[in-house]
Amino acid sequence: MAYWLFKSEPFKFSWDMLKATGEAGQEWDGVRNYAARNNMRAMKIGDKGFFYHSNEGLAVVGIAEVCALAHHDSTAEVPTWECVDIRAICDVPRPVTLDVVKNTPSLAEMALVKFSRLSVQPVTEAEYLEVCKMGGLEKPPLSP
DNA sequence: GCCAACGTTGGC
DNA sequence: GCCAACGTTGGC
Repeated sequence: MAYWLFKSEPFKFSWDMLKATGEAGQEWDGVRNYAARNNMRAMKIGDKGFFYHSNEGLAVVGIAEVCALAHHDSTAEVPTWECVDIRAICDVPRPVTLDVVKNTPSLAEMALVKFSRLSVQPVTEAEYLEVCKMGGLEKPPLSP
């Protein structure tokens, strides 16, 4: 049981764009960072993750799930880079902003705050549940 | 294997 | 648009 956070600049690939891909989801390609790749390698089918808008928005706006295990990143010319596929599960009714995360003691240790440049991050179950609660999700979708 | 230089990310 | 943080590269 694991939870994650996927960061994206909305003007490059937004939450709405992920939703538009529907059930099939989207290859989370373009990641060229070993820590982020290793996080994706550790993901299992059905793992849930936050979709976070960086640069503009600065908030957790949705919940996605892993729908394909790590495989070769089709945009990479070398076999080094792998990625998972994710698909949208539901909106976060009240997006949880970075500012709020920073000012919530129970969330102050989140990777989002401590390792702000990591594009694919682990999230603890406690953090996941707390962010869902603050975001107005009555029944957060859980990882298997 | 160290470390300086450099490039990129991302918040402000 | 600036700048701090940090990952990567490359010379030694």
